[in-house]
Amino acid sequence: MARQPKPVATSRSRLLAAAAQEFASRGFDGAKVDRIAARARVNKAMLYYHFTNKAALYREVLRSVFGGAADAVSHVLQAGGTPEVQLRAFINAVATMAVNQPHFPTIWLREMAEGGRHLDEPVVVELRRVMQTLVRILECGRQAGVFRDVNPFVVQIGIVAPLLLFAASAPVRERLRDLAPFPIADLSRDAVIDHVQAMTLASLASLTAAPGRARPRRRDRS
Amino acid sequence: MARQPKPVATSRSRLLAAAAQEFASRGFDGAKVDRIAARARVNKAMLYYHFTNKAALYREVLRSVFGGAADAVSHVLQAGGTPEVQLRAFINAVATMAVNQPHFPTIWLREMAEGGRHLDEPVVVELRRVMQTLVRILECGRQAGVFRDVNPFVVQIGIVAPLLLFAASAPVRERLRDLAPFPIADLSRDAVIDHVQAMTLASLASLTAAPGRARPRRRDRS
DNA sequence: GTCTATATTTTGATAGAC
DNA sequence: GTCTATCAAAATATAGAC
Repeated sequence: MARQPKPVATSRSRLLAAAAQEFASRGFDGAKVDRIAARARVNKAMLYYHFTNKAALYREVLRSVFGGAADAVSHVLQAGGTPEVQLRAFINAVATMAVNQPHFPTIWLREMAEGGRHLDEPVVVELRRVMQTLVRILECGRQAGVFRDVNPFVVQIGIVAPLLLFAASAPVRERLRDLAPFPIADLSRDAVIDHVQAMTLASLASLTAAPGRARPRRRDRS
Repeated sequence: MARQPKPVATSRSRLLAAAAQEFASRGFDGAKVDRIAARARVNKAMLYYHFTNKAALYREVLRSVFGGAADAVSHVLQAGGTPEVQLRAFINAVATMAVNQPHFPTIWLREMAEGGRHLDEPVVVELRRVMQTLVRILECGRQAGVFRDVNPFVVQIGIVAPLLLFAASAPVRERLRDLAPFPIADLSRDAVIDHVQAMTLASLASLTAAPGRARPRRRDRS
């Protein structure tokens, strides 16, 4: 029980990776265990050797994906900086994760549409870690008088939703590429991040704060 | 072929309603034709009498749901008003539709996650109607010098994504009700609408526009 | 840990009478 | 238009040898 992060691609880890891919692109019901096993180059019986059943495998995937998300954003707090800088970094971390863990956006959207049917305790714990990070940033900014007092969940949904939907909509945007007189397929990730940062900070701007119009545009790369 | 909107609940219309409900809550693969027929109090063979197959039935549902969405927002343009007022009304229309057509949010999120696998030509037409409405509003505001020149798709995703995810997340928020020290389950729809309106308008505010800080808070009810 | 073969259930779809 | 009965094809899961 000592080393969990084994760098080698064991049959179990290959199954998890293949499952993440399959569940993300097809959903729980659309995913087929035969396809997962095949993609992992593992016999189907091995899947049932390592995991209780399809649902349990799916929950494992959820835990790993959301754990990664929570890790990514929690680093933001440790990096320090002004509340505004931290909020920009939070937004950037979510967006970066949507790239590093390409399964995250679709799985999250699907799980919402499912009413969280598969969310168990371990996954909820990870969700809280994400939310807690944002709460601390907002609280910090509010006490400093630079942020208004807004429901953190509303702020979070205003940040996460556009980033998730942007990432998940890539295939659709590609298909509709020629239907709009402006870029939708080749739309840069940075443009979306900038917009979300601008929207969020503007909506949080405290009227009592220094009216010096916090210099627009500034984003750290990760 | 004269009257299409028959007010009586024919077996066909009941099937469509039941299908919308089933597809919204379970997704295409999770939905079962037996359940749809049962919910519609119609024999399963009737389903195949009215519709070619499960996929065709689903596409019919998509067309009706997105057609309703396009209708809802297109009324905004006809109502007139300043670009700012129209943009608020657009946001309000999307939010209202998410309530009147409760299947819209989950179906849309699911279809995005699926990569638009089931989007056919008729549905794409409706999507364009929605987008076109926003484009006209933004164009109008830009020419008047009150809006900055921003990619309309980015603006649209900043509006629609939070509203969709808010509506679709109701069941999950209910389950996590006690996990946050602030309201997430009883979060009012108006609070979210206000936030989205504030975010969007703030991000569009032209630096050259009258710095009179357009009075915050004002929303028409529909 | 790994594989073959198979049991069991579910599910989309249709034939054909009324 | 409506219904009963049923088929054929997946798809989840397991038994049991190695």
